[in-house]
Amino acid sequence: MDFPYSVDFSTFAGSFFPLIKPLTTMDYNFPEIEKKWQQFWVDHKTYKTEIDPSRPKYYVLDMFPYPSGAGLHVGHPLGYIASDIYSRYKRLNGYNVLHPMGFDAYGLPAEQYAIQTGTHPAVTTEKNIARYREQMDQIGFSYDWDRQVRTCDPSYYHWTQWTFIQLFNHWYNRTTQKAEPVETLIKRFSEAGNKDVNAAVTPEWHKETARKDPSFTASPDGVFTAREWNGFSERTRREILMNYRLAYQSDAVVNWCGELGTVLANDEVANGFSVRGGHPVERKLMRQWFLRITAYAQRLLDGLEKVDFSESLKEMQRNWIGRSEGAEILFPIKDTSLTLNIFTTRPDTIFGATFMVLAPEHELVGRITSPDCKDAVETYLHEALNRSERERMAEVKKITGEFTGAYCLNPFNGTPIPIWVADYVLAGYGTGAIMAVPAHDSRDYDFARHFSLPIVEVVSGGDISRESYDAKEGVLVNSDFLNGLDVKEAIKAAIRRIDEAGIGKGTVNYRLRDAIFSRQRYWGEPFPVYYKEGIVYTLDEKELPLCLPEIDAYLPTETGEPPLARAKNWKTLEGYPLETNTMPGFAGSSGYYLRYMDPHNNHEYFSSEAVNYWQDVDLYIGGDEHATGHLIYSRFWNKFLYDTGLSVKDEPYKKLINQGKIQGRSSIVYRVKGTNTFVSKGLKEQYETLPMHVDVNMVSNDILDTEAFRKWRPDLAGAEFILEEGRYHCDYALEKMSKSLYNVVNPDQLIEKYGADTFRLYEMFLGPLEQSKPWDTNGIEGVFRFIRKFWRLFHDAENHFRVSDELPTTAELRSLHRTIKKVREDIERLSFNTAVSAFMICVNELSELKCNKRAILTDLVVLISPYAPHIAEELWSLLGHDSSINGATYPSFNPEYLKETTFGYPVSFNGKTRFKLELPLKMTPAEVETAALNADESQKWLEGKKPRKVIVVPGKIINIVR
RNA sequence: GCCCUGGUGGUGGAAUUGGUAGACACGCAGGACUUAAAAUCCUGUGACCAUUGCGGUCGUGCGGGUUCAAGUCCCGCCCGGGGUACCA
Repeated sequence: MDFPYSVDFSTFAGSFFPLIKPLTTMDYNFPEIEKKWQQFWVDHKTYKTEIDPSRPKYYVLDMFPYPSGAGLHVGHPLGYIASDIYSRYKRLNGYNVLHPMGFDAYGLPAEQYAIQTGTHPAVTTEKNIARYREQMDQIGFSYDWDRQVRTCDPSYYHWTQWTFIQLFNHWYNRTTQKAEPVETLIKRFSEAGNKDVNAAVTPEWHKETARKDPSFTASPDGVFTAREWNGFSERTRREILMNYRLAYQSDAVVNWCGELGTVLANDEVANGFSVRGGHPVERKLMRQWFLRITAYAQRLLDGLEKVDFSESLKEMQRNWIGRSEGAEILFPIKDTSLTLNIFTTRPDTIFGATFMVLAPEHELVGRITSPDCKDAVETYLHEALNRSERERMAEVKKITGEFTGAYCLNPFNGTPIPIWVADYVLAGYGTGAIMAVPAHDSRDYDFARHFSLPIVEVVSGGDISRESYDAKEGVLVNSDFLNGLDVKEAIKAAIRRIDEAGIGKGTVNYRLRDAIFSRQRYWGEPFPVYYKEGIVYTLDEKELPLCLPEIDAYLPTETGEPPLARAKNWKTLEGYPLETNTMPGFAGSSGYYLRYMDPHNNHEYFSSEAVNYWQDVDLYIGGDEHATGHLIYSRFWNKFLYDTGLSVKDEPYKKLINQGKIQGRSSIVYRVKGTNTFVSKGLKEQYETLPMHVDVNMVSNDILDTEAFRKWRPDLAGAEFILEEGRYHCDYALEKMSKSLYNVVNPDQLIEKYGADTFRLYEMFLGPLEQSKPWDTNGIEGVFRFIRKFWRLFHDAENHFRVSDELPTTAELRSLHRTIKKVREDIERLSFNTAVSAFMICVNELSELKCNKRAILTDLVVLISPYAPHIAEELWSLLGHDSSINGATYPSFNPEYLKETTFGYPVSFNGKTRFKLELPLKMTPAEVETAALNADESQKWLEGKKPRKVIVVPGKIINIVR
């Protein structure tokens, strides 16, 4: 999966890092300790995971990364560290934890790089993966690397292709709300035609099929009988079936990106530009592969009720699916036998419809336009249809349209209504036509005002002389049989009458579109598809995987075919041409969590034993930028596999956490204009200055290392500084982390200086996991101090390991058990920052108590091991254990040690705390009240008055009301 | 526009169900140790007033409200971040 950060290629080798100095005290020798234990874990396969029915399973998943050339910066590992802590915690609590990692290895950047340099994308990808792996290994993650998957490996995409074939061979039965094999559909067609088949099907499919296949003769609404079906040719049958398949081909208006040379899915386009690269995107009619994800729209929506995702993410998915309830209504067109079908969510406002609007693409436009309006309409259509999507978006406020000269009739009372054509109505939503109710829709209102069309109020409550009244509340007026009803009742009543009168029906519309599944690119999964006399067939499952062929250049052919058309012998064994499109990036990431369950299986996607044991993902951590892409596709993919009986859970991810983005924190210096002199932040007002970004690695606590600055660039060698109190204070700005702003901090340098354990703790200490925050290296010193202080609990002044076997004191036990309780609670609610501070408090207390008791420290080491695994292993071993701490048991807290006999009650007067009063906890509220009123201090605050009321909350507070 | 979030010291943040606002850490100031530096340790650190001592007032974006008690709940605003849009 791709990360949203735009960091350029930035191998830091040879860069200048003045802050990395050798540590003068090496009492806690982290470089050696961390290296040693990382090697130990590899040698002993400490994190290897197998199915073990004797233990409960727990599946912790990270969104696998797209390995970009820039490597990891400090933002990437945030979620990985959190999931690692949680995995380790679960293991120590007796769970068999599946915690895998892999790489989303197909994608555009490696291919763009190939086009520029000729380097094979596989080579770039391999190199980048090696770099990611090296960086991840330094952090000390507990992944079972034996289960690694890469989407570009034939052994992996074998099953991506296999799933595609299954999708191709299934249709969606709306009656059972399930995918079923195409064979059942063929059987029904041959026995009873398609009349009673309630399937998710391409709208208006029969028109396209009839156009392409003149021998196809269905009725105007696409119905055929069994007899007709049995008489169809093979070609016709397959053309028809195509419109029912869950993976299907269709001619459709798609997002075409000329720069990238490929079509893009809706979630890969934002505001008319490609998300990746920011290239312009146009609408273009092309034959493409699609996934019929719309069949699952309702289930994708309903499933959100069952999963533990953040409300904002669920809301994003709900908006993306965009369910709206309403009605389709048929309006007869005056003086013709035609009807106009419109979709509205407000059938109650039908008596306020003063004009109708068709999208410029609507098929009726050409048929109903009256002769005297023809020229004007054609001119308008010419303009509107040639406006690009981007122009349309840029000029949303521009109101355009044209009267067709035709009228339709209100189906209830026969009132003639003029029909207009305007591009504010979209061809792709609903029926591409609306009834315009200017009084109660702001867009219709603006249009009516612009063209001086009548505005009729039908819902009271607003002031339609000023603006439209869009709210769904109020009482209906001027509306025949709806008069006097409130809006919600009126909607129901209108739909009932529409159904009864046979002039339409109540319907549900979704904004969700089927996913465009083909790309005209090289670096992706080949489709297991070939063409025999122009008819589409899938390969036999035995022929998988269909490997990506080698080609001579990563560009389209001279004739504009996709790059795979360059491959030699891109044909089946029988000589039929293979599909030249490849699958999109989300193909490989849609079902990867299932493959981790059984990654080396050569016979099937995953065994039923594996899926029955591992079931689903218990905790999934990743960025919320995947809300409308991967997370929807993946849920769809799983639901399909669930329908076919492969996946055992309807929803793949039980709980999802979105870690916050880490923003950059740039350092800025001020140059006095026209000089080589730089003025400290506090004095800059006295000069005319220009700000300049400097490498954040030369700045510590906003103080510039002026020596390093002079060496940074030759032109700065002679730089002069105007200091404040002998120091140069930098300014800062919160921006995107980017090489050009010199604010990229990568984990390698921090780990080199402070060690992986400090790095892990600091990333967690930064703040709540889900919150976006700027990266600020200031403060890591505090965590580093803490970890050394922790080390010193076990060591004497000469750094000799020394623990005592004496029995711990009450104070020591209380400190430990308070920490156990707090840290357990914090991990359970993924509040890692507060757990780190609990460790700090405990170590501060134990240092104060000069505690080096084995009984205390042993538990503390296990407690901290998920956060700082290297130092924990080392101390665990020093404590005399000869196996990994990974096999230890997480300590439980004993409430006995936390029992207090007295409590320091805050005594407040009228809600303001004035003093504290130590009282036994077993006192009754009445006794507490008496004690509080009798306290010397109380006399002063009572000012001789009698208290009106005294509130005592035992163990919490005393409040005296004067 | 609509939807979702968030707003607490100089800074990152804590306060889990309404019950001692500012835990923990950074930074800063002062001190100890040291020839010096690093490291370590100690003290102070929300603002304002008072300061010889006691102390007092204000304070969680703004304005109201509920409550014995509000960062937390309710109403109305303001600002930041994210998503989304001629979706009828």
